[in-house]
Amino acid sequence: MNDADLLSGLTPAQREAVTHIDGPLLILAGPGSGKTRVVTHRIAYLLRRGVPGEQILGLTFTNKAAAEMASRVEQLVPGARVRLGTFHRFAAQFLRRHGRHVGLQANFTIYDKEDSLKGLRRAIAEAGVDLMNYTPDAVAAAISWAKNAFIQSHEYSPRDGSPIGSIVQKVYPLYQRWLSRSNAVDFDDLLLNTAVVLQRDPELRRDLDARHRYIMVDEYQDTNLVQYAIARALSIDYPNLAVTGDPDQSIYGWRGADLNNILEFERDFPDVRVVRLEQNYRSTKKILQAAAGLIAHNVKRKRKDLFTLNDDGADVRLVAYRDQTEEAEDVASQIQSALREGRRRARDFAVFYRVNALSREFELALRRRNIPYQIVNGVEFFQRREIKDLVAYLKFIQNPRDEVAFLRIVNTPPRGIGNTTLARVAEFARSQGWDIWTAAARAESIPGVQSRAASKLAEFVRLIDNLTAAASGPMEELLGCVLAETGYRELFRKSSAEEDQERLANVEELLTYARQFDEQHPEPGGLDAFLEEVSLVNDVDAWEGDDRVTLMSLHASKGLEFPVVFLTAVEQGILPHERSLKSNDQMEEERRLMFVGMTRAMEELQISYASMRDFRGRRGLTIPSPFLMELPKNGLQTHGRAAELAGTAARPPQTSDRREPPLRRAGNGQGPRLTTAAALAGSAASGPARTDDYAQDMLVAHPRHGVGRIVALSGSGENRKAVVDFGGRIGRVKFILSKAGLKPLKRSR
DNA sequence: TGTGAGTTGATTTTT
DNA sequence: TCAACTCACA
Repeated sequence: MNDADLLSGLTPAQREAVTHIDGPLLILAGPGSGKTRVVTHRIAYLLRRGVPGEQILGLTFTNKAAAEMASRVEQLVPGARVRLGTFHRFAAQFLRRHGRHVGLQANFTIYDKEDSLKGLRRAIAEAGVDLMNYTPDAVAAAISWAKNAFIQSHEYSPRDGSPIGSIVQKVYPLYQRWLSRSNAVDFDDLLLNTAVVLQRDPELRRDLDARHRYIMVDEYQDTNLVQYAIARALSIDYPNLAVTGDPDQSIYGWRGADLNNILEFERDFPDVRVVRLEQNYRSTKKILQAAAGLIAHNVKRKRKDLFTLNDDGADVRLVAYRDQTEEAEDVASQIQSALREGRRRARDFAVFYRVNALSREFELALRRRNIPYQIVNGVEFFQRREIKDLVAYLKFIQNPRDEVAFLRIVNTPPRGIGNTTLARVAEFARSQGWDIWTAAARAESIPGVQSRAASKLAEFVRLIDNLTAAASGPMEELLGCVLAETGYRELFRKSSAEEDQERLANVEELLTYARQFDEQHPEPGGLDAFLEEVSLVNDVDAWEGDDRVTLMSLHASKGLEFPVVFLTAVEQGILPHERSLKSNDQMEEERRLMFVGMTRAMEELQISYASMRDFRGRRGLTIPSPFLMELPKNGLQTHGRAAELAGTAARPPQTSDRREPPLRRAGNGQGPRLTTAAALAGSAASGPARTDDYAQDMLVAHPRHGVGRIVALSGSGENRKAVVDFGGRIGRVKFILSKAGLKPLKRSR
């Protein structure tokens, strides 16, 4: 392919983005504007211009996006050695090499939410704190927020009077110590540790910056502070940072995504080139208008004028159903008619809902009609118990300090090692400062451990040693050994329970997965790579291209498109979610979520709600989502009681005969959010920071030097100055705050 | 130590 | 509603 081919068929705006080579680039890409095409063509263009593939690093948010990008680059430039992956994967690989700076051995384990919660529970117990009415989950969320805000355990300090803050202050360090004992990290640590290493080791940072001269960040609106710091650290000497994103599609604020990263990109990089992709190639005019009309109600955004040259298309349908059964039945029967008449294929349809728990009714309705469907991200494959058990064996073989894996497998299947024994071993381990495996291997000398239990433990130790011997072989073989030697397979074989048969089928699927992995990784020593894959992938990429109806959450729908979309359960408390009702920012995020869902539709869009819904085992009347009133009346076709809504824009939906479903735990409002919202600075989206926005110890970002910490402040007003420590070679630099363009990253307290 | 019943309690989105 | 956790009993 030559230059002309690469650029042909691109609009002037797209071409401008594709041919941009050096310097920062911000691509504001509306939905369906050909963003992926632009990004992949730009990569091809860079390669064409002689940029070595190894110098190009593309960071995405999801595996799906990375894979999509990789395959399209491969089509354009076969064999190109461009590095494309998720932030988390990049971080994991980075830490395998450089984790010792933060006390990690190369074989560290990545804990998922369930795993890390076990450690957190332990830390809570160890700290002996009273959780009051908070759940461990809430504590986990608060710690996660802190990590996303670049606050390490020794830096954390609670806001005055924040009850959960003081819990976190005690628990967070213990939790980190526990992780460290297990030679493990959680998801947030992957990113945080990477950012910390890059900050601590300027030479390494420089080296990486030089190695990755062209950085691209996809879905930039979803990056959090730590991801920002990483991207930033790699773009100082070679500021060829190209980011793509759309503030209107930011739906991960709850995970610490900081919309300001994109809203203020132009301030961070004053000489940035900004390209707006506003032409939509996906949807009909009516769909796009409806979506644009909705999102116009958001305040925090960069205005874009979306347009399309596509047909008007059919009206967007707004339908009110009696209850969720009628909703699901009608959706399914519409699909059925279209299939029968040969107008559509099953794969043309998608059903979206805000929460996964709502999928069931649609499953039933589709199943009744024998319509094939696929649920994306339902019960995640790698979260199933039997899969986690087997993977735990592998994890433990790889990292014998992994406490979660140890406790999971030591008595699975049952081999006579009970809680009492384990408690004694664990206690002894703690008193000696050993990890639990070391203690288990010396069980016979631990006081209080029965000799019978000790010999069982010795047997277990032998078992693991045997398995370790197979660790360098292919993964399928290793898993086969685990199944055979642990007696795990027998466990299912013996049983005729349907549940166990299903488990066995899942195990077989894992073996298939392993075989495919082996084919792609013929070189020995695949265990590390295999586990990394398993830890960072949430689902087996399923049946791409199968002719099925797709059911999925709104979040999962981002980046996809379907000819026909059903957007369901658009009700107060569901979309917007009840937990988001209290804050404007969260309401705007819910609105963006709906916007994302609507803009997935190419030709037909139906939005629906039910007047009555069974949810969480309870039946209740519902209130239509306020978002429905914000849809422009023009091009909207209403059905049933939905007619009442049309054209009543801005009138609150409540009428006296409807009652709001009771809010759960209404008194628990001051959760982690308050604490951390205060910890994050710069919530004002507009205007530069004022000089008294800066504080001692605050992290700040400088356009050239990257991220540093304020060590001293002096002067006042226009003349207020700050000494910032960037670490390493740059060291301390003094700035006049009103002139320096330092971006506050967080408050220290 | 292992199992099963009973109870509790918690329900968003994902790497 | 449903899964996870506790506790009592074999």
